[in-house]
Amino acid sequence: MSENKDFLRTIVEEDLKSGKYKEVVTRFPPEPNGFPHIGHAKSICINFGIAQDYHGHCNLRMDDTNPTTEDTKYVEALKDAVDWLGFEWDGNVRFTSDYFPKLYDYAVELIKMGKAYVDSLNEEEIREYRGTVTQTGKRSEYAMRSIEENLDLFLRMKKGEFQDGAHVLRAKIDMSAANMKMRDPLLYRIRHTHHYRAGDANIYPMYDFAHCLSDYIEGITHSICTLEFENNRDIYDWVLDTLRLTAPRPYQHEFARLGINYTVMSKRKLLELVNTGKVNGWDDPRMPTIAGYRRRGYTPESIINFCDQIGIAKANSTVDVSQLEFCIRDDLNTKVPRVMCVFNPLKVTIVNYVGSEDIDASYYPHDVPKEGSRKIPLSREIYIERDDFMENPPKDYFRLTPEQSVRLRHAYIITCKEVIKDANGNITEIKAEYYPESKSGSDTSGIQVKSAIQWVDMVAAKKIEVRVYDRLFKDEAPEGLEDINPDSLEIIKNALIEPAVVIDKPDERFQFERHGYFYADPIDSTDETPVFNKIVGLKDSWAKNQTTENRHNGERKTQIQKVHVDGEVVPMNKEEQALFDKYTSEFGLNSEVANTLARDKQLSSFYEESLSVLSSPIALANIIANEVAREFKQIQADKPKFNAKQISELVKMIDDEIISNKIAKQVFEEMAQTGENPTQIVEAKGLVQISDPSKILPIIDEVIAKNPDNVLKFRAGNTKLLGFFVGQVLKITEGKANPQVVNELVAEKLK
RNA sequence: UGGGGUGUCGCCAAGCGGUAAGGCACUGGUUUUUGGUACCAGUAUUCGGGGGUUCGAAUCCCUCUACCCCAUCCA
Repeated sequence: MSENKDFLRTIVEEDLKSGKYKEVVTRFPPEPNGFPHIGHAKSICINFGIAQDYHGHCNLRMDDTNPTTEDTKYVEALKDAVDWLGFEWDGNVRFTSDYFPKLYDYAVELIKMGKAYVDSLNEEEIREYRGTVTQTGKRSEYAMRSIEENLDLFLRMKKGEFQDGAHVLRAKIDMSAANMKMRDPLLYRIRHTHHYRAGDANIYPMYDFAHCLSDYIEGITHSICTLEFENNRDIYDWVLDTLRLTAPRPYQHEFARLGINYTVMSKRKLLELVNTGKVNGWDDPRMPTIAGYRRRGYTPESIINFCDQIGIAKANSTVDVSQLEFCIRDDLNTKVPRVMCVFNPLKVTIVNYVGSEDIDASYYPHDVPKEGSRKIPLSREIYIERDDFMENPPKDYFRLTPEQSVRLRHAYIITCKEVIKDANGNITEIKAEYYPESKSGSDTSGIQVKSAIQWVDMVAAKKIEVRVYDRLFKDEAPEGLEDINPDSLEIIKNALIEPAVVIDKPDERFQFERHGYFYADPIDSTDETPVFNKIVGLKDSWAKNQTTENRHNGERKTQIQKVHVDGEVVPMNKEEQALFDKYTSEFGLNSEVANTLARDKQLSSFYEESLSVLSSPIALANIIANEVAREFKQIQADKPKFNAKQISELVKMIDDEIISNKIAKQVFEEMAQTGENPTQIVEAKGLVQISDPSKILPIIDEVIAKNPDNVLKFRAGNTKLLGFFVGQVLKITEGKANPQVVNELVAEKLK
């Protein structure tokens, strides 16, 4: 676990510490109506990860309350995904559909409490009655039904006596709630569709009813979901609280779902890609599905690492794909054998080479601590990559040219003697010579080359198919099919690879040196025609260099400037205006503070009351408009524990210089918590401020002695470090030192 | 438009009144028989804007603004 906890772990830790729960229990609750994608992976990592970190457990639950969309093939895919990522769910896989009988009983209980009713409005009427975000709704006339009638109707709904849509069960909450979700949410609907697991249940609970109770039934403590359920939290709490279930009960917490650029994540859009044949199924290596990444060659470790790196927060965000790419490179770098493969061959005849040999070569570079090697056959005729020869190279080109030698990786240095071209002027062959004494590992030639290139022996090389994948969309934030990248798949039918890869099969994943990481396709690859998927390329500063140079010649980035428009402030009413005028002219408050007080009835009356005790209008106004305002905001409609008189008392102590502003804030917080008198708090805690330089000076010396680097930095001109020193002194004195005095003394000392 | 959220470097993201963490990306340099890796160095005088409180504000208060979610018998 990293030292910086995310907000969820912070909550979990507090709940464990406070004894709210003995053990943390989380759950991953997908609906089995689609294939899991990397967004699910994030949720899996969060839920299972938290359970792991705090020694609790995590359930896997299929949230299968909708018979029209769900299927067992998806539950298998979901189980598979969790399993592949290496997590273990607690006990058996759970199904919300298994809880249908219990959920039914809870619903009956709500009806008996008069908190739920059978509504017989049709779909359209229900929508109308709900109102809009700005208009309140109105309750259905069916809400008047008696408990007995509701019970009877609900039972008959379950028995299948009614058509789809004839009735629904609704919670009786508040048709004028500002939160639209709370306008008598639907609890059950009739659906005569066969459920893949529950058979013909006739009625199905809605998410808002089933989810919270399923969590409760399983003893979940932290119900973690994505941001779009924030509005549903009120129902979650309402159901659990209304049923007065025995503690402890779960609480819902929301985080931002994962977005990655150059791809889409919604079920609908993913399905569209599959259905229109833009990709070859759900496991197409370009898909952001778990199956896709898996087939592409991504490792579970790399995905988990990625989820760790991106963190958990509440801000909607889109992570750069390069972060994911980094994770897979980083993982494979230390794991995978390096081999040589030529995609686009150019024949090289080494004219002075006679016979053949097998070169012994390690699978791993010097900086990867792994053992293993293979034989690479070499003879007179070989292939190199077409890109690795240039007749008229740009400067900084390190590879083979008529004037520049290169090393054949693991073998000899060669030099170009002749370039053979066809009638059209295309290069068809290079005649080269090698230096016999330059063999890799025993080089006595003394020749320096800038580069080593991959190659394969013409006769010994094996043919493979290589599928080179690029991002699926050309747009960073794709809208739909129109943004698709037409070149997201390039198939190289006749790439040539050194024979050991195909014959020995030392691994499933390889680095093809200087190309990238590749994975033997688990489905299409056969011994006759091996197929390799490109997982990710290597970082390539040469290629990058080339493209950025081109870009400089071309388009210029348009700078987007943020234009800031100020909105209009709502004008004050007459009464507020009168107060404002009085505060500014009579009491001498600045307009900002006066404004804050005048516009808030609660604050202004509190202010007036405190003024009647102590006539220190500015100091009182400041603390009330800031500290007191915050407290009122936090407790909302509750009664504050402190009163105006106590605030006056507190301000008096500041005015009399008994305490500093800093201490006052500390005292105020205590007051807000306990309602104690400020003088008592100050006495009990010994919070009287220290202004005597003879007491402060030794502490300053101590701080200076402990932080020699910062003293140097300060003297070098980093003046904001003054705050650091002051802070340290205040920390040591527990806030009691008079900050103004400390400031002066520190500045003096450091000069 | 009512309610609920969120704005900290190109992209993620810590931070909760006392020196603006970290990762990716980027830019130099060193090592290198992968233009890879590793290593070193550089990269936010400033936290959506404006005011206020404070000795001191990304953090507290006021206000404006942008974006996301909610009016499915989906989850």
